Amino acid sequence: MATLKEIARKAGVSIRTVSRVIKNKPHISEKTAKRVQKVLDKFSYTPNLLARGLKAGRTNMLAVIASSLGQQVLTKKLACLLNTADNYGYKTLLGITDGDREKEECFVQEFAFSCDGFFFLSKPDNKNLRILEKVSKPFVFVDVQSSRYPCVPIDRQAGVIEAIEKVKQHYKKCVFVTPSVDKKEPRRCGFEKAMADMQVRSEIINIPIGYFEDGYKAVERIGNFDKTLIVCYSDKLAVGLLKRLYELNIDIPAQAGVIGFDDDDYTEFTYKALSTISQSVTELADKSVDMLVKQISGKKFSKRCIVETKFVPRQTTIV
Amino acid sequence: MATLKEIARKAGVSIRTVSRVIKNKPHISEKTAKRVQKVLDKFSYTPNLLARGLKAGRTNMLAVIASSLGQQVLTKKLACLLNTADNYGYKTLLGITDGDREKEECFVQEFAFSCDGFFFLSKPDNKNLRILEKVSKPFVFVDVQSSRYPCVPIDRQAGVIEAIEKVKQHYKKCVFVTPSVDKKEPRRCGFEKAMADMQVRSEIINIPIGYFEDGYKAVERIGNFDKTLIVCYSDKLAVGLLKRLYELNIDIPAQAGVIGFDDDDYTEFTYKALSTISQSVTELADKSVDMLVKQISGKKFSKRCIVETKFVPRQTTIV
DNA sequence: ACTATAATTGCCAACGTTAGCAAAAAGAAG
DNA sequence: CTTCTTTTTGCTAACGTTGGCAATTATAGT
Repeated sequence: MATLKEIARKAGVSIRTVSRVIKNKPHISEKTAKRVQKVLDKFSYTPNLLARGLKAGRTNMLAVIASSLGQQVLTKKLACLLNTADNYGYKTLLGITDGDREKEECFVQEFAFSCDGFFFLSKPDNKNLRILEKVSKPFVFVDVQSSRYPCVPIDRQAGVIEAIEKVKQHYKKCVFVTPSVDKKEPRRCGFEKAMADMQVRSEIINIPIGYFEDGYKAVERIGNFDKTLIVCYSDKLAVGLLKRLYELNIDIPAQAGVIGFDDDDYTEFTYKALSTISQSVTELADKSVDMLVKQISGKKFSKRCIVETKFVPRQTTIV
Repeated sequence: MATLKEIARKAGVSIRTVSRVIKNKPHISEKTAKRVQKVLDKFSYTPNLLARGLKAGRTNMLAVIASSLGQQVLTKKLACLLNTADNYGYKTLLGITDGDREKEECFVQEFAFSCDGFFFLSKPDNKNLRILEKVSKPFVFVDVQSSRYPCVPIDRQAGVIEAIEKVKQHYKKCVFVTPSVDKKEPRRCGFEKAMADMQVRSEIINIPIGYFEDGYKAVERIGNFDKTLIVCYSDKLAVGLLKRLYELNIDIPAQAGVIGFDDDDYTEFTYKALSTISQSVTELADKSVDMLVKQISGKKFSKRCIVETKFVPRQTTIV
C-alpha cells in the first residue's frame, strides 16, 4: 500500500511527476515516465480512493438503497443494477433498510460523500426526500412511479391486461388475489380494466401478505373451480396457491388457470410450469443507470422512463 | 452539506471547537457546546466520511466480494452478512465478480482503502490471495474450508450423513445427483460415507450444472423407481427432478424419496414439500462478522469456525 | 557562446477532518 | 492586585491526491 510520496522517493522524482505518470498526463519525458512506471509496478501502487474522492468531490461510486433482499425479483434488479453500473465504471455501496425509514435516512447521510448518486429500490417518502434534498446528490427511483422525481417505473397494469386478454376466452370466472388494499395499485387496476370489457364474473380477494402461505390459504376463499382464472399479485402467491390446487386434485389449466407475476426462476419448474408476467430487469437496470449517470455528468435526461412487462404463457393457462 | 469550517464560522468559534462538540470530547464549556450544537443542527451537518477515513486510516466499512447473486442461498448469506455488519456499526461495499478473477482483483484494489476488511463469498485462489497480501487488510472466507486462512466453513458432509441416516431404512437404493466431479466435494463424501455402512445399492450421477433443468433431465438416468432415495446437490436440482417425477406419475415419497440441499424458500411449497438440508445462515453471518471485526480491532480470533447444517424432513421423504 | 523558446519537472495549496500542543481566559489563592 | 492553577479555546500539521504555476533544464536559433 505504497503512497505517491513513497513511490516518488524511490524513483527519485517529485510527487507531481509520479502523479503525471499515473494520470497519463503530458509534459513528461518518455524516459522518466518509464522509470517511474517501473517503480509503480514494482510496489504495485494503488491510488487511495478516499484521498482522490476528497480532492475531486466525486468518487465514481453509486449507492443502492433497497428495502430487502428477500424477494427474488428485487435481488435480480439489484444484480443487474450493479452489473450495469460496473460497466459504466461505477462501483457500488449497498444499504439494506428492512423497510426502516430511519435506517434509510442513516444510509443516505453515511453515503452522502462517498457516492455520486443514489438508486432507491423503495418508494419515495417525505423523509427520504427531505434528506435527499439536504445532501443534494442525484438520485433515481427504480421501479417506482412518480410525477415529480426521476424514476423508472414498470408498467404492471399493461402486463396484467395483456395476460388476461390472451387467455380470457377459456375462462368463465376471474379472480384477482392480492395483499394490497390500495385501489390504485397497478396490477389491480389492470385486472379491473380487463374485466370491464368482459362478460364474466370477477372477484378480488384480499389476503394478509404476499407470501407462499397466503396463496396456499387463499384457495379456500375462491370456492368452486369451474373454468376459473386466478390472477396473482406475485409468483410466490401463485406457487403457494398451486400447491393447494394440487392437493385438492384440481385440473390445471382446465378447471383453474393461474397467472403469477415476476417470473421467479423456480416457476418454470413447479409441477405445472407457471404462466407469469415478466419484467425486463436488464432494461430496468439499463435505463436507471443511464438516467443517474446522465444526471451526475450534468447531461440532459428524461425524468421518467417506463419499462414494459411481458406475459409468459406456460402450463397453468390454456393458450 | 456544510463543512466544519463553515459551521465554525457561523458559530463564531474555531474548527477545533466544533470538532470537539461533534466528537463529544471534554475541555469545552457547556455554553459553547450548546451554541455550536444549535448551528450543527440548523445546517444538519454531516461529516465527510472520505476525509475522516483518510485521516483515520479506517472507514468503518467492510467489503463483500461475491461471485453472483443468482443463487438464493448466496443472497441470503449476503443479506445476513450485511445485517450483522450493520449491527456492528459497519456499512458495506459490494462487488459482484461473476466468477471473473480479474474483476475480483479489481474490486479488491478499488476497495482497498475504502474498507477495513473483506468478506469473500467465493473460493480462495492464488490470484486473490496475492492481491490480499498486497493490500494487507483483514479478510474472511465465508462458507469456505481452508487450513491456512481465516474461514467459516459449513459442514455439508455431516448434513448429508444425518439426512440419509434418518431415512435410509425406507429405501432399497440410493442415488446422489451432483454437478461436481470433485471426489473431495463434501456432499459427495457425506453420501459415500453414509453408503459405506449400508447394505443398499448406490450410484452417483454426474450432470452438467446444478440448475433446475439438469435435475429434470437427470431423472431419465436414474432408471426404475422402487424405493429409491435421490439425494441432490442442491434444491434447484431437486425441484427440477421433482417436476419430472410428477410427469412420470411416480409416487413420492414411497417409490422415490428426494432430498435437496440449501432450503430455498420455495421448497416448502412445491407440490410435495421438499425435504432438504438447511444451513444456518444467521450463524454463518454472525461468526464471519465476528471473526473479521476481531481481526480488524487486533483482538485474538480463531481462524476457523464451523457452521452446522440441519436436515429438514418434509413431504418427499418417509420419516 | 548567448539568448529565446520549448520541454520537463517540482513546489505548494487545497479537499475536510483530527489531535497535539500552545495560548488565552477564567477562577482561586495570597 | 498579583500570581498560580485550571479550564477553555485556537493554531497547525497531517492523511494522499491533484493541478496551477513557477522553476529548471534541454533545444534551437543567432
